[in-house]
Amino acid sequence: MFNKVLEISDEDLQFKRDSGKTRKGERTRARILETALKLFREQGYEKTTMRAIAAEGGVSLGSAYYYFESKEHLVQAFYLQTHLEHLAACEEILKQDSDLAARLLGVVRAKIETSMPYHRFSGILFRTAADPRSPLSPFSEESAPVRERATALFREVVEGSSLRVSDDLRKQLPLMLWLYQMGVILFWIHDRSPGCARTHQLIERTVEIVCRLIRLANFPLFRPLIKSTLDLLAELREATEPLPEGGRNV
Amino acid sequence: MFNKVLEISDEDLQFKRDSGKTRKGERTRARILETALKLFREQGYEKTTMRAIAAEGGVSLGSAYYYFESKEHLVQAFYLQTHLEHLAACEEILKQDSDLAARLLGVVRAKIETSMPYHRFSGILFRTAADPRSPLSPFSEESAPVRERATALFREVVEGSSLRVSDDLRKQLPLMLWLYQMGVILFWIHDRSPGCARTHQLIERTVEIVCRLIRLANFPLFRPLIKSTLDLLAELREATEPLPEGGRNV
DNA sequence: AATTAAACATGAACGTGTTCAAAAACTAAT
DNA sequence: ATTAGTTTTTGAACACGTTCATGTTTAATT
Repeated sequence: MFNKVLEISDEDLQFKRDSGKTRKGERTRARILETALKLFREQGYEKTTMRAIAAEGGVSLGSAYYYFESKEHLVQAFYLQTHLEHLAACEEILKQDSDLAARLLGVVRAKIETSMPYHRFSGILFRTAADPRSPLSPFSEESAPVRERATALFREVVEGSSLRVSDDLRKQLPLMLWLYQMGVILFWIHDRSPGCARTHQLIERTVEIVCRLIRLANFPLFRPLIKSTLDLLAELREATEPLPEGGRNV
Repeated sequence: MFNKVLEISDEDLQFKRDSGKTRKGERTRARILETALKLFREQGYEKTTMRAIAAEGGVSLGSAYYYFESKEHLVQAFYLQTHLEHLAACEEILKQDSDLAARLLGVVRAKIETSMPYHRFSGILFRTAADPRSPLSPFSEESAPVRERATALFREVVEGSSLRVSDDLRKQLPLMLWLYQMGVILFWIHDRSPGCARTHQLIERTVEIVCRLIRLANFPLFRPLIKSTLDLLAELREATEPLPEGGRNV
């Protein structure tokens, strides 16, 4: 059930490298990451230097680079952490199953709220994410596991709801909702209103619109439009995720 | 008519600083920019150093920084250039007025085609664009003039067509189409298929979907949905573009 | 022509992310 | 205990974007 979504294995976290080799190394790595996140929170991304991270963490500059390929890879670790927090926050919401709108609202709200302490910092994250060559891009191959978990969360949002739609739409819906959430995040990053009130307003209203749209999809009038949209999305996926054909249809 | 859209004043280009003071300075600035774009095309953004630009342009490193605040500001100039090329390419297409789909298809296609020589390079552009603090962000105040021109182009797309929709939708449509184009660009940046064939395929199919959606907007069934969507968009605009006159609730 | 202030130009120097050869510490097998 | 091999650690060195104090030219004013 939900726990399946919540689970994050060690491999995903990339805390272990090969097998049971490292022990002290893990602790060192953790300390570096911890220090980095603390400094990022305190002084932002640009102001925090790799030298400062190393010094504060009690290691040499070289060691920091031994455990983290680059400064950006440190950011990726941060991203994963907030994702975990998001999942935790969603658990409560998704347990009490209600209609789709409430579930979606809760999940997207939770995403913003858990990211809130890092509002200033998230801009830089999004920046690197937009670069196709960066392994941090949400569309890159490296972040495929995270991407899959994110859509898995929205699959849970859809499946656990009392929504009645065609199977083909149901299958593509999680990805679409994830993309919708990305749009909200983009807005949030630019939101300078106090407490990001505007973003919360946006979420409330767009969630309603999205859900109304989904409900309308059942009308025969829309069917051809929905069909061609879903077909397109399916094709795009196949090209983006070149899995050895056969297995599961994603 | 169309020429109004095509026009780009010198102030927009920021080639002139104050009044008729500079003369030699303009030439120097132009030479630096020219050299930079050449090197960007030839070796990409990262590989091109400010030192190389200065050397190739026959000026000192300091001079390059005298005319351009940073390396990224050099990119902004590039962005403007492709925008001009895009406008030029659209002129032919928009002159022969046909239906909305053809016009939209032509404009978005032209955008991709004029940007094609800089495919590799455009990633970096998008990266900086995603950063809300960067003046290069399409949502920033600094790029308001460019943003307005871009939406103006899509206004021309809509107005010149034989489209029949309600006035409120007609008013918001240009911005929506511009956002749609941004989505296409995002896809294109990540597109690694030969000749970006996948992007062209995407454009063909999504343009059709978009136009079908617009046509459906006239059905009474959708009217409430359309209404709330348009209201939301209008409110968002008011907050983003703080005009002197107050009025609506935020 | 002399003066002056602004525009323009310079390159050394700074701080940064990153690399790398080599040293140190650790592990396992002899 | 010694050896050999691997993992971890180090800090100097590199290349880059950027800054800055200083020098030079230009154009208007006296």
